[in-house]
Amino acid sequence: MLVTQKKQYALRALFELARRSDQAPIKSSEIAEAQAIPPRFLEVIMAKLKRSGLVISKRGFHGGYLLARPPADISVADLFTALDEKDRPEACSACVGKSTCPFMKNCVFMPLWEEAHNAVERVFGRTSLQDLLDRDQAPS
Amino acid sequence: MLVTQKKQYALRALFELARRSDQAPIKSSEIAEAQAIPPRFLEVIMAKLKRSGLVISKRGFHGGYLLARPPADISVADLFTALDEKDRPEACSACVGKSTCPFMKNCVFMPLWEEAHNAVERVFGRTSLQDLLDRDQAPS
DNA sequence: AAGTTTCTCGATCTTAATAGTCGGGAAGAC
DNA sequence: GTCTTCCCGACTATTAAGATCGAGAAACTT
Repeated sequence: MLVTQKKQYALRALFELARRSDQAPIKSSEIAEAQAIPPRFLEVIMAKLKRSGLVISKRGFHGGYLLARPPADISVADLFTALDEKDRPEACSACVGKSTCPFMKNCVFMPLWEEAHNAVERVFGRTSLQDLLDRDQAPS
Repeated sequence: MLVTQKKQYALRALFELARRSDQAPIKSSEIAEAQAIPPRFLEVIMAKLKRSGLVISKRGFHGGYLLARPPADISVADLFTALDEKDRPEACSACVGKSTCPFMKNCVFMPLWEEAHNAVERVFGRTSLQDLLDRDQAPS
Protein backbone atom coordinates (compact mmCIF):
# COMPACT_ATOMS: atom_id res chain seq x y z
CA MET A 1 0.00 0.00 0.00
CA LEU A 2 1.21 3.43 -0.91
CA VAL A 3 -0.89 4.89 1.87
CA THR A 4 -1.43 2.68 4.87
CA GLN A 5 -4.75 2.13 6.54
CA LYS A 6 -3.53 3.99 9.58
CA LYS A 7 -2.75 7.08 7.56
CA GLN A 8 -6.11 6.91 5.87
CA TYR A 9 -7.82 6.66 9.23
CA ALA A 10 -5.83 9.61 10.49
CA LEU A 11 -6.72 11.67 7.47
CA ARG A 12 -10.39 10.88 7.78
CA ALA A 13 -10.25 11.82 11.44
CA LEU A 14 -8.67 15.17 10.71
CA PHE A 15 -11.15 15.68 7.94
CA GLU A 16 -13.96 15.10 10.39
CA LEU A 17 -12.46 17.62 12.79
CA ALA A 18 -12.06 20.13 9.99
CA ARG A 19 -15.61 19.66 8.90
CA ARG A 20 -16.83 20.67 12.35
CA SER A 21 -14.08 23.09 13.23
CA ASP A 22 -16.55 25.60 14.56
CA GLN A 23 -17.90 23.30 17.21
CA ALA A 24 -16.80 22.29 20.68
CA PRO A 25 -14.19 19.54 21.13
CA ILE A 26 -15.16 16.28 19.49
CA LYS A 27 -14.81 12.98 21.25
CA SER A 28 -12.64 10.29 19.81
CA SER A 29 -15.58 7.92 19.92
CA GLU A 30 -17.67 10.32 17.87
CA ILE A 31 -15.03 10.56 15.21
CA ALA A 32 -14.69 6.81 15.20
CA GLU A 33 -18.36 6.36 14.61
CA ALA A 34 -18.67 9.09 12.00
CA GLN A 35 -15.77 7.69 10.00
CA ALA A 36 -16.18 4.00 10.69
CA ILE A 37 -12.81 3.61 12.35
CA PRO A 38 -12.06 1.00 15.03
CA PRO A 39 -12.51 3.16 18.16
CA ARG A 40 -9.69 1.76 20.19
CA PHE A 41 -7.29 2.06 17.30
CA LEU A 42 -8.31 5.63 16.67
CA GLU A 43 -7.38 6.47 20.24
CA VAL A 44 -3.75 5.60 19.64
CA ILE A 45 -3.77 7.53 16.39
CA MET A 46 -5.24 10.64 18.00
CA ALA A 47 -2.71 10.44 20.80
CA LYS A 48 0.06 10.53 18.26
CA LEU A 49 -1.47 13.45 16.41
CA LYS A 50 -1.69 15.22 19.74
CA ARG A 51 1.97 14.60 20.51
CA SER A 52 3.00 15.91 17.12
CA GLY A 53 1.00 19.07 17.61
CA LEU A 54 -1.58 18.72 14.87
CA VAL A 55 -4.52 18.55 17.25
CA ILE A 56 -5.30 19.83 20.70
CA SER A 57 -6.98 17.70 23.30
CA LYS A 58 -9.27 18.43 26.18
CA ARG A 59 -10.08 15.90 28.87
CA GLY A 60 -13.07 15.43 31.04
CA PHE A 61 -16.77 15.64 30.49
CA HIS A 62 -16.90 17.89 27.50
CA GLY A 63 -13.52 16.81 26.33
CA GLY A 64 -12.38 15.78 22.89
CA TYR A 65 -10.15 16.94 20.09
CA LEU A 66 -9.73 20.13 18.10
CA LEU A 67 -7.53 21.07 15.18
CA ALA A 68 -4.51 22.99 16.36
CA ARG A 69 -4.52 25.15 13.22
CA PRO A 70 -7.06 26.21 10.62
CA PRO A 71 -7.74 23.55 7.98
CA ALA A 72 -6.04 25.59 5.29
CA ASP A 73 -2.80 25.43 7.27
CA ILE A 74 -2.68 21.66 7.56
CA SER A 75 -1.50 19.71 4.55
CA VAL A 76 -1.86 16.01 4.02
CA ALA A 77 1.91 15.85 4.00
CA ASP A 78 1.98 17.45 7.45
CA LEU A 79 -0.17 14.64 8.68
CA PHE A 80 1.80 11.87 7.06
CA THR A 81 5.19 13.04 8.18
CA ALA A 82 3.77 13.53 11.66
CA LEU A 83 2.56 9.95 11.67
CA ASP A 84 5.80 8.32 10.84
CA GLU A 85 9.11 9.97 10.83
CA LYS A 86 10.91 7.30 8.82
CA ASP A 87 9.12 8.41 5.70
CA ARG A 88 12.12 9.33 3.65
CA PRO A 89 13.08 8.27 0.16
CA GLU A 90 13.89 4.67 -0.42
CA ALA A 91 17.41 3.71 0.44
CA CYS A 92 19.05 1.47 -2.11
CA SER A 93 19.04 -1.81 -0.27
CA ALA A 94 22.37 -2.76 -1.76
CA CYS A 95 24.06 0.37 -0.56
CA VAL A 96 22.89 0.16 3.02
CA GLY A 97 24.91 -1.53 5.67
CA LYS A 98 26.86 -3.73 3.30
CA SER A 99 30.31 -3.32 1.95
CA THR A 100 29.17 -5.62 -0.83
CA CYS A 101 27.35 -2.78 -2.55
CA PRO A 102 28.16 -2.92 -6.24
CA PHE A 103 27.76 0.85 -6.56
CA MET A 104 30.11 2.24 -4.02
CA LYS A 105 29.32 5.86 -3.35
CA ASN A 106 27.78 6.29 -6.76
CA CYS A 107 24.45 4.54 -6.65
CA VAL A 108 22.44 4.74 -9.84
CA PHE A 109 19.16 4.07 -8.12
CA MET A 110 19.10 6.51 -5.24
CA PRO A 111 18.22 9.49 -7.44
CA LEU A 112 15.30 7.51 -8.77
CA TRP A 113 13.91 6.70 -5.34
CA GLU A 114 14.32 10.29 -4.35
CA GLU A 115 12.48 11.48 -7.41
CA ALA A 116 9.59 9.16 -6.67
CA HIS A 117 9.50 10.18 -3.05
CA ASN A 118 9.50 13.87 -3.93
CA ALA A 119 6.75 13.34 -6.45
CA VAL A 120 4.33 12.03 -3.86
CA GLU A 121 5.47 14.57 -1.29
CA ARG A 122 4.56 17.32 -3.69
CA VAL A 123 1.10 15.94 -4.25
CA PHE A 124 0.42 15.62 -0.56
CA GLY A 125 2.18 18.86 0.24
CA ARG A 126 -0.05 20.93 -1.95
CA THR A 127 -3.30 19.48 -0.65
CA SER A 128 -4.72 20.93 2.57
CA LEU A 129 -7.64 19.86 4.68
CA GLN A 130 -9.43 22.92 3.40
CA ASP A 131 -8.98 21.69 -0.15
CA LEU A 132 -10.61 18.43 0.81
CA LEU A 133 -13.48 20.26 2.47
CA ASP A 134 -14.01 22.28 -0.66
CA ARG A 135 -14.14 19.18 -2.80
CA ASP A 136 -16.75 17.83 -0.45
CA GLN A 137 -18.99 20.87 -0.82
CA ALA A 138 -18.69 21.10 -4.58
CA PRO A 139 -18.60 17.63 -6.08
CA SER A 140 -17.11 17.92 -9.55
CA MET B 1 8.61 0.87 1.88
CA LEU B 2 7.59 2.63 -1.28
CA VAL B 3 9.67 0.19 -3.31
CA THR B 4 9.96 -3.30 -1.92
CA GLN B 5 13.17 -5.22 -1.64
CA LYS B 6 11.93 -7.61 -4.28
CA LYS B 7 11.43 -4.84 -6.78
CA GLN B 8 14.82 -3.43 -6.03
CA TYR B 9 16.39 -6.83 -6.58
CA ALA B 10 14.53 -7.18 -9.84
CA LEU B 11 15.65 -3.78 -11.02
CA ARG B 12 19.25 -4.47 -10.15
CA ALA B 13 19.03 -7.76 -12.01
CA LEU B 14 17.68 -6.11 -15.12
CA PHE B 15 20.30 -3.42 -14.79
CA GLU B 16 22.97 -6.09 -14.72
CA LEU B 17 21.55 -7.68 -17.84
CA ALA B 18 21.40 -4.31 -19.57
CA ARG B 19 24.97 -3.55 -18.65
CA ARG B 20 26.11 -6.70 -20.45
CA SER B 21 23.48 -6.79 -23.14
CA ASP B 22 26.06 -7.53 -25.80
CA GLN B 23 27.18 -10.73 -24.21
CA ALA B 24 25.91 -14.29 -24.18
CA PRO B 25 23.13 -15.31 -21.79
CA ILE B 26 23.95 -14.60 -18.17
CA LYS B 27 23.36 -17.14 -15.46
CA SER B 28 21.06 -16.34 -12.60
CA SER B 29 23.84 -17.19 -10.19
CA GLU B 30 26.15 -14.69 -11.87
CA ILE B 31 23.62 -11.94 -11.54
CA ALA B 32 23.04 -12.88 -7.94
CA GLU B 33 26.70 -12.60 -7.17
CA ALA B 34 27.26 -9.39 -9.10
CA GLN B 35 24.36 -7.71 -7.38
CA ALA B 36 24.52 -9.34 -3.98
CA ILE B 37 21.07 -10.89 -4.21
CA PRO B 38 20.07 -14.11 -2.43
CA PRO B 39 20.53 -16.59 -5.30
CA ARG B 40 17.55 -18.77 -4.61
CA PHE B 41 15.29 -15.76 -4.26
CA LEU B 42 16.55 -14.30 -7.50
CA GLU B 43 15.53 -17.47 -9.28
CA VAL B 44 11.90 -16.92 -8.45
CA ILE B 45 12.16 -13.30 -9.47
CA MET B 46 13.73 -14.13 -12.81
CA ALA B 47 11.10 -16.75 -13.46
CA LYS B 48 8.44 -14.13 -13.02
CA LEU B 49 10.22 -11.68 -15.30
CA LYS B 50 10.41 -14.46 -17.84
CA ARG B 51 6.71 -15.18 -17.62
CA SER B 52 5.89 -11.51 -18.06
CA GLY B 53 8.04 -11.29 -21.15
CA LEU B 54 10.71 -8.86 -19.98
CA VAL B 55 13.53 -11.35 -20.29
CA ILE B 56 14.29 -14.37 -22.40
CA SER B 57 15.75 -17.52 -20.95
CA LYS B 58 17.99 -20.20 -22.31
CA ARG B 59 18.52 -23.49 -20.54
CA GLY B 60 21.41 -25.88 -20.46
CA PHE B 61 25.14 -25.50 -20.37
CA HIS B 62 25.53 -22.02 -21.74
CA GLY B 63 22.10 -21.00 -20.53
CA GLY B 64 21.04 -17.88 -18.73
CA TYR B 65 18.97 -14.77 -19.21
CA LEU B 66 18.81 -12.01 -21.78
CA LEU B 67 16.77 -8.86 -22.04
CA ALA B 68 13.83 -9.36 -24.34
CA ARG B 69 14.06 -5.79 -25.62
CA PRO B 70 16.76 -3.12 -25.84
CA PRO B 71 17.39 -1.29 -22.57
CA ALA B 72 15.90 1.92 -23.90
CA ASP B 73 12.60 0.13 -24.43
CA ILE B 74 12.23 -1.10 -20.87
CA SER B 75 11.06 1.36 -18.27
CA VAL B 76 11.21 0.91 -14.55
CA ALA B 77 7.43 1.07 -14.58
CA ASP B 78 7.34 -1.84 -17.02
CA LEU B 79 9.26 -3.87 -14.51
CA PHE B 80 7.18 -2.89 -11.52
CA THR B 81 3.84 -3.51 -13.11
CA ALA B 82 5.14 -6.82 -14.39
CA LEU B 83 6.11 -7.80 -10.87
CA ASP B 84 2.82 -7.21 -9.25
CA GLU B 85 -0.37 -6.57 -11.00
CA LYS B 86 -2.26 -5.15 -8.04
CA ASP B 87 -0.30 -1.94 -8.26
CA ARG B 88 -3.16 0.46 -8.76
CA PRO B 89 -4.03 3.67 -6.96
CA GLU B 90 -5.01 3.43 -3.35
CA ALA B 91 -8.61 2.58 -2.77
CA CYS B 92 -10.25 4.61 -0.05
CA SER B 93 -10.50 2.02 2.68
CA ALA B 94 -13.79 3.45 3.85
CA CYS B 95 -15.37 3.15 0.45
CA VAL B 96 -14.39 -0.42 -0.19
CA GLY B 97 -16.61 -3.29 0.70
CA LYS B 98 -18.57 -1.44 3.35
CA SER B 99 -21.95 0.13 3.15
CA THR B 100 -20.82 2.16 6.13
CA CYS B 101 -18.78 4.43 3.90
CA PRO B 102 -19.42 8.03 4.92
CA PHE B 103 -18.81 9.26 1.38
CA MET B 104 -21.21 7.28 -0.70
CA LYS B 105 -20.21 7.49 -4.33
CA ASN B 106 -18.50 10.82 -3.82
CA CYS B 107 -15.27 10.10 -2.03
CA VAL B 108 -13.10 13.10 -1.32
CA PHE B 109 -9.94 11.07 -0.99
CA MET B 110 -9.87 8.90 -4.06
CA PRO B 111 -8.72 11.70 -6.37
CA LEU B 112 -5.87 12.33 -3.99
CA TRP B 113 -4.70 8.71 -4.00
CA GLU B 114 -4.94 8.66 -7.75
CA GLU B 115 -2.88 11.79 -8.06
CA ALA B 116 -0.17 10.33 -5.87
CA HIS B 117 -0.20 7.07 -7.73
CA ASN B 118 0.07 8.80 -11.07
CA ALA B 119 2.92 10.93 -9.81
CA VAL B 120 5.11 7.93 -9.05
CA GLU B 121 4.01 6.14 -12.19
CA ARG B 122 5.21 9.06 -14.23
CA VAL B 123 8.60 9.05 -12.56
CA PHE B 124 9.07 5.36 -13.13
CA GLY B 125 7.50 5.49 -16.55
CA ARG B 126 9.93 8.02 -17.90
CA THR B 127 13.03 6.22 -16.65
CA SER B 128 14.40 3.41 -18.80
CA LEU B 129 17.18 0.96 -18.16
CA GLN B 130 19.20 2.88 -20.71
CA ASP B 131 18.81 6.02 -18.62
CA LEU B 132 20.21 4.18 -15.64
CA LEU B 133 23.10 2.89 -17.69
CA ASP B 134 23.87 6.41 -18.83
CA ARG B 135 23.91 7.66 -15.27
CA ASP B 136 26.33 4.93 -14.46
CA GLN B 137 28.74 5.90 -17.20
CA ALA B 138 28.65 9.62 -16.48
CA PRO B 139 28.40 10.21 -12.75
CA SER B 140 27.12 13.73 -12.18
C1' DA C 1 -15.53 15.46 47.52
C1' DA C 2 -17.41 11.64 44.80
C1' DG C 3 -18.25 10.01 40.52
C1' DT C 4 -18.39 10.25 35.70
C1' DT C 5 -16.26 11.11 31.30
C1' DT C 6 -12.65 11.45 28.45
C1' DC C 7 -8.01 11.43 27.07
C1' DT C 8 -3.38 8.92 28.01
C1' DC C 9 0.01 5.24 28.23
C1' DG C 10 2.17 0.86 27.53
C1' DA C 11 1.85 -3.77 26.72
C1' DT C 12 0.04 -7.30 23.99
C1' DC C 13 -2.24 -9.97 20.46
C1' DT C 14 -3.51 -10.95 15.54
C1' DT C 15 -3.08 -10.93 10.81
C1' DA C 16 -1.17 -10.26 6.45
C1' DA C 17 2.59 -9.30 3.45
C1' DT C 18 7.21 -9.68 2.43
C1' DA C 19 11.43 -12.14 2.28
C1' DG C 20 13.70 -16.11 1.64
C1' DT C 21 14.41 -21.46 1.30
C1' DC C 22 14.13 -26.18 -0.43
C1' DG C 23 13.79 -30.46 -3.32
C1' DG C 24 13.01 -32.23 -7.25
C1' DG C 25 12.01 -32.05 -12.33
C1' DA C 26 12.59 -30.66 -17.44
C1' DA C 27 15.22 -28.70 -21.33
C1' DG C 28 19.35 -28.01 -23.65
C1' DA C 29 24.67 -28.46 -24.45
C1' DC C 30 28.61 -31.32 -24.60
C1' DG D 1 24.24 -39.92 -20.58
C1' DT D 2 25.59 -36.62 -17.72
C1' DC D 3 26.26 -32.08 -16.45
C1' DT D 4 24.46 -27.55 -16.22
C1' DT D 5 21.06 -24.42 -16.08
C1' DC D 6 16.42 -22.83 -15.91
C1' DC D 7 11.83 -24.11 -13.92
C1' DC D 8 8.02 -25.04 -10.64
C1' DG D 9 5.45 -25.28 -6.49
C1' DA D 10 5.23 -25.74 -1.90
C1' DC D 11 7.00 -24.38 2.35
C1' DT D 12 9.06 -21.57 6.33
C1' DA D 13 10.48 -17.37 8.56
C1' DT D 14 10.54 -12.62 9.57
C1' DT D 15 8.64 -8.33 9.90
C1' DA D 16 5.35 -4.68 9.68
C1' DA D 17 0.76 -3.32 10.07
C1' DG D 18 -3.59 -3.50 12.26
C1' DA D 19 -6.10 -3.72 16.28
C1' DT D 20 -7.31 -4.65 21.26
C1' DC D 21 -7.03 -4.31 26.29
C1' DG D 22 -6.59 -2.67 31.22
C1' DA D 23 -5.47 0.59 34.18
C1' DG D 24 -4.33 5.42 35.24
C1' DA D 25 -4.56 10.69 35.12
C1' DA D 26 -6.85 15.08 34.11
C1' DA D 27 -11.12 17.57 34.01
C1' DC D 28 -15.80 18.59 34.40
C1' DT D 29 -20.46 17.95 37.00
C1' DT D 30 -23.30 17.84 40.72
